[in-house]
Amino acid sequence: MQIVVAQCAAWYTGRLAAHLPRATRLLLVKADGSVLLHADGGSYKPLNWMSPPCTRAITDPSDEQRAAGVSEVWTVAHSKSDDRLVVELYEVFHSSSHDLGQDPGLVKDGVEAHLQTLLAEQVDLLGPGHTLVRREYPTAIGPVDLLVRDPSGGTVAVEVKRRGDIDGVEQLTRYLDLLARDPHLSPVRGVFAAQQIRPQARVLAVDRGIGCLVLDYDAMRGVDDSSSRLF
Amino acid sequence: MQIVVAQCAAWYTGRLAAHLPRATRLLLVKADGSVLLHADGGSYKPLNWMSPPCTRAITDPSDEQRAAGVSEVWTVAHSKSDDRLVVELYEVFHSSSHDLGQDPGLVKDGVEAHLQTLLAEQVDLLGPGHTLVRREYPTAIGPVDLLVRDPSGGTVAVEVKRRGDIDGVEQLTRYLDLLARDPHLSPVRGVFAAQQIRPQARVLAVDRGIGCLVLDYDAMRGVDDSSSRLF
DNA sequence: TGTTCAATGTCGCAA
DNA sequence: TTGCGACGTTGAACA
Repeated sequence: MQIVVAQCAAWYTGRLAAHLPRATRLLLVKADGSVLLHADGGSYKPLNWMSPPCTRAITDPSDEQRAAGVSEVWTVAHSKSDDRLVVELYEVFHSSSHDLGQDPGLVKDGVEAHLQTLLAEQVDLLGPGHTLVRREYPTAIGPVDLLVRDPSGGTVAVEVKRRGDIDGVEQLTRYLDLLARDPHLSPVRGVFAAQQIRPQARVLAVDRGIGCLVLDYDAMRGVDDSSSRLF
Repeated sequence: MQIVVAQCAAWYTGRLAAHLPRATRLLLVKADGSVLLHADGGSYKPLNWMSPPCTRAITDPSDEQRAAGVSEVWTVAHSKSDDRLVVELYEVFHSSSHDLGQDPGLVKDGVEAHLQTLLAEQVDLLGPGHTLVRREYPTAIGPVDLLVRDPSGGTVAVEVKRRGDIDGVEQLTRYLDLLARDPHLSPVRGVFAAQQIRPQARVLAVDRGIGCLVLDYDAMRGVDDSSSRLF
């Protein structure tokens, strides 16, 4: 990876046309040839970039550019489209290269999926006498996390989240509207189950007659001792 | 901006839980405190990050960590949620700081909007005798870029793009399906207008009886000499 | 300030 | 390869 801090100006053409006025920025050239131009703030999104696969040509400035202070010109072209990024480098404050090697990559802990599995096994947490109909019960608008039969023969639709937020309640509400029309399932009620339920989400759920269940991940995992920490 | 190249391992918890095994990476700390961990490949998205507003605490390693080779521990906490990023630094290969200053930011050229305006003014490009009904003609599924009356009294729906791709043809098709049901407009035909029309998109358009019109931006801008280049 | 919607979205999975 | 949906989406426009 090449790391450069320099005054630069840039032009991008491709899906759109865009321009970066002259300013000091961080320029990164990754091993795959991709280029990122970062400002000293904002989010993780660069101001401008070229995604791989692409190639970079480094050329000397024209006389006009040289007169204006340009020391180097990068022309980065995408290999599979006609996207182009042209960077004029002025004063260079830092430049270094580093061999980082292959990255083992990010390991995501599938907590939500795990919570769903555990609750399916421990469906009594919804109350005694509940039995699982199925996980990922398919509907026209997507799968319901858990479909459960309660002791009185009614149906319970369960939405499982790591963090219970309003949009999760909305999602469950849509499922409930749909499921209620099915005479085989009726009556249908909803339960919103999460490790943590935000106050606003709880208020909304209660207002809609949806039950709230706070899940204790560690306790549930302790019951099923076959599961262990990912890392 | 602080630039660090180091062997590191990282843990994120927040919306999800994730882990980065020990490897050499680029670590960036921006002026607003945000942190990015980049590998030497992939796209512009970091492997892991913390968005502003956030604060970073740098601590000495525990005895156990020190024994394992950890030189420094960063704990980055988001200010408005309980998102956390913990980074263990092992060997540090590079570290430097640079004052980049405020960035003037990206200037986007609104070519698509401009193309639409120009074509609305030069609607004869669709053929002699065409008249504009209106731009951004509203429908239930979104606005049609241009609605035009042809010399025979029929309606033409025009979709304007900078780059004509398949999804643009699909979009226009949906509009046409909808507009065709309106007796006031019928018969309705479609024209796909773009600076550049991709072969696949052209094939699809022709197959569906949709006309293709390649727009010459410079020529159209030349006619309307009030407009000028942004940069 | 909160909400909605586009994005040079990116990314991962299944058909 | 391509289509589809989720994302620690991000970012801007708008109420």
